[in-house]
Amino acid sequence: MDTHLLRTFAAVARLGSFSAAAAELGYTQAAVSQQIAALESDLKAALLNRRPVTPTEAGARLLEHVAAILLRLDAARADVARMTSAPSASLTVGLTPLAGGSPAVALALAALRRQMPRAEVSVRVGGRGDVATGVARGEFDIGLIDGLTAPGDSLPVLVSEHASGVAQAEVLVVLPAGHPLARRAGVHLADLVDARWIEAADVAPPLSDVRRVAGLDGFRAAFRYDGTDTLSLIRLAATGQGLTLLPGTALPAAMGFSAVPLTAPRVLHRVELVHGTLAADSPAAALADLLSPRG
Amino acid sequence: MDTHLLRTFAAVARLGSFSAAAAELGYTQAAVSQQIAALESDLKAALLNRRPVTPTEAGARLLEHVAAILLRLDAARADVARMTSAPSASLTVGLTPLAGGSPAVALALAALRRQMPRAEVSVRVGGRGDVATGVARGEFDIGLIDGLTAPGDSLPVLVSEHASGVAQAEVLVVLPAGHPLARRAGVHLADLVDARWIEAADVAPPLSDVRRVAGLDGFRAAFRYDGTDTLSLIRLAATGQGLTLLPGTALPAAMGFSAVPLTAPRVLHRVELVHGTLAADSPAAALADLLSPRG
DNA sequence: CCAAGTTACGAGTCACGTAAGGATT
DNA sequence: AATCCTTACGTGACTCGTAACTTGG
Repeated sequence: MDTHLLRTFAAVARLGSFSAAAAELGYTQAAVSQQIAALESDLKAALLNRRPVTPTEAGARLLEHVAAILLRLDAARADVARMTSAPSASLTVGLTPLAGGSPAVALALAALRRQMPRAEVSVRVGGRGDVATGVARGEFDIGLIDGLTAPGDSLPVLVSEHASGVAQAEVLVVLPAGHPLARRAGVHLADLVDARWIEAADVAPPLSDVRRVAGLDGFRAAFRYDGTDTLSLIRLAATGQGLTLLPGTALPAAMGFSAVPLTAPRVLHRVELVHGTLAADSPAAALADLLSPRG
Repeated sequence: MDTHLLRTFAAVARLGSFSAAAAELGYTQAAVSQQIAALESDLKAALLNRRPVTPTEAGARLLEHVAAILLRLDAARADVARMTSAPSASLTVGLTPLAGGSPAVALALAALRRQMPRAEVSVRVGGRGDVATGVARGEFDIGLIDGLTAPGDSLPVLVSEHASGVAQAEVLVVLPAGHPLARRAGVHLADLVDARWIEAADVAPPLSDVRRVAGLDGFRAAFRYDGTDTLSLIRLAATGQGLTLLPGTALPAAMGFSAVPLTAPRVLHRVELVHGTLAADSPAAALADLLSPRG
């Protein structure tokens, strides 16, 4: 299970092709074939189906571990690099859209501006995976990731090393103004298993998370939104393209939609802070402190 | 950053010796020296001080990642093996002592006995690290690990893949019966920074966790208890060897000690369930379901 | 029949072991 | 002087590329 075997395996699985993976990694097809064969013989398990190339059940399981391992390798390299290079006075924050929408985050950024007015702060918004991997790789000093959790649980962040909860908010179902459910004081997630849902994985909680917290299958995507703009998503939901779940903090006052709290199961929208090693006296450390539960 | 370089680095750091690591891994000293040199040149950073051999700052950071990576490699192998081999009807549970003491766990085990009377269940008690790594390596189907957390946070478990909160309990400071603090209705952790503490890392929360949740240094160990027996630890605290923190659920009714709730910071004793892939209809899946927040 | 993965085989590289060379206590 | 790590060097194993082969749509 050498790292480059795992890297190759991940590339093949992602691209669904030995030759494409070979091209991406700068190998020949034959080399890739040999590497996969070596990995399969090491683990004594078929990892990929051929023609078409898809992961087997065992391969799919391995893939999850491999993603975490490769990310952590990047994180290790970035962390060591950070120890050796001079501490930076600038700060780059990675945000998921709804994490940025949280009042706690807005307040902390404002406080940081007051506390360290000379710090050069830049913010990048992206999907959950982008933020998590960006932090791991050291591209961001700090990441803020949102998601759905049971009360008391934390988010399944890819690189869990340094993570702490920053904010929690009630979850609401966004509906067109005239929707029959809009009159209700609260809805049960289980009643919406077979509804039309919008998959907007880079903004709202991905439907896989909804299934996870509900403990139910279903919640199939009838509509897919690939952008990262919250208002666009709300507009889609308001015009009846499908349902989506959003935290109360993300909803503007009036926009021609209704929002009904989710009453069961008890689920919270949660924003979590993730970061690697923080140099003392850096803007990143200051922001982390402002965002910490004690801060 | 090949896996065997990381493995060697971890061994050298753990043993504090190139030669000892070589002996353990079946290499010559020279090979180990070359591997460390290769790793250091790859990362362009000194990772180990020589004579005596100790990790540098960068090495220490790397070491944390390496531990996680190597563990995850084991976990990946175990997970794949589980997919290929036939599902087992037996169940092995790894427990930290205080996790086993939680009523929720006792009830779930009893319920499992009723639900699947024929299942062969075995339980092993060990320290947090042993349980976490045992689960990752597939030695345990399920692990139950306890620790100290802020409300809403989850435990920093090494392999976070599948983890969920199972039980929470108030934290108390255990004191000899006549202790001055024993009359108080509650104590602040900050007032106990300079007290005599017992380090009993395999039973009670390790003092490093206490420092973490308190956000303070101090809490130095005046006494070290290496066993895994809760009653022995309580006896030590009751006879004034030092302080320890225990969840209310672990304390017997009367044993010549006092216990005062911790009122600040708000901290909970938390039991967390960790597991790899669970085969459907296995005793492990049944127990996980019984222990899940919904179960 | 073509695209795509596998197998065979040779070549270059790389990592290990042996052995000699420092350095530190 | 002894212990322990480093460096030098030769050899063997391993992995990659080329090329021929096979299989599936």
